[in-house]
Amino acid sequence: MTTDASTGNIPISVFDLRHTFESAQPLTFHADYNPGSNSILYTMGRTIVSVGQSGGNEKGTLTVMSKELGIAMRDAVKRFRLGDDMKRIYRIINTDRFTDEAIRRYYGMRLTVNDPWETTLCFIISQFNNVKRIRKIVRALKERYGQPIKDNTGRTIAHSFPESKDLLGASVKDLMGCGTGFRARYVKHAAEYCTYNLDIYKLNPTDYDKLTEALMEINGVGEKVADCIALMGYGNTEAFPIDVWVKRTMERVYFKGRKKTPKQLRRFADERYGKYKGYFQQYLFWGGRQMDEEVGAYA
DNA sequence: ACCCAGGCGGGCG
DNA sequence: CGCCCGCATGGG
Repeated sequence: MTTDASTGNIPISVFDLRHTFESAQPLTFHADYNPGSNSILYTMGRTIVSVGQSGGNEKGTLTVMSKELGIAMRDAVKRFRLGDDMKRIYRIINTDRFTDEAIRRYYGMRLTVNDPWETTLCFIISQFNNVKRIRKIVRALKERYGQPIKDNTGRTIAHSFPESKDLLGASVKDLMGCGTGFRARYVKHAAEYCTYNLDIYKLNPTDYDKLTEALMEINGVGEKVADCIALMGYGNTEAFPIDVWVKRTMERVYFKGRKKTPKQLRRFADERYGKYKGYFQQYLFWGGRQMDEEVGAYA
């Protein structure tokens, strides 16, 4: 962190920075986590922000450090959903042994609300891919197409997340050079479409149907990716992204291993959790993935 | 070698 | 609507 950054504190309750960071959300794909200080370093536009947790998960403190402290503080409140009453959300989604155990293990794990364009790009990259490689690709895109961020001595210490216009000059071949693979043409289209045709920042976060419909006009954004963007880019917890882990875990835990269609799984979640199903999904996804071999014990 | 990964677009019936 | 296929790449 540069020396002229200032620091602010925010009280937190039922919050775990490590679980939040590790649970494969957009921050995970480009930020750095320092386990020694339980803090993460990420870019917010061209500003570097450090957020650290101290004092425990039940009651603790979030320390924000940035040159643009006011903006970074407001951003952190939104990004980490500090207004959410987690005890109330837990009461709503904790309807069975599996979710109870996932909440116990990942107590304080929050959904995050990230920049809509960053979230779109991250989840286009995510399709038919794994977390480790998503992270690698996103970092390559930042380094090649993001703006260099310099410290006081003029040394480049980070790169901003590339805006859509920053990617306009990149050919499909260039993008494949960053490891995007067959998704390169999706990235190219998304960059063009979101620069010239769609102002992604003007979409209404609370209108789930219109929001996802608009997002799916982008090549490479289907139902699942649109749900991820709605949830983690716009904070719409009605969204219920169904990936291989959510599907697998739900079939095991709630349907005796029988195959179910996404439509059936979505209805199940909607009936039980309504507008909180996005939060249920995050515990289902991360719990199911981490607890893989043990999932059967909670069926 | 083989299988899988926070799926999607396109073609077909 | 549903089903099936190909798709780039790297790690287990």
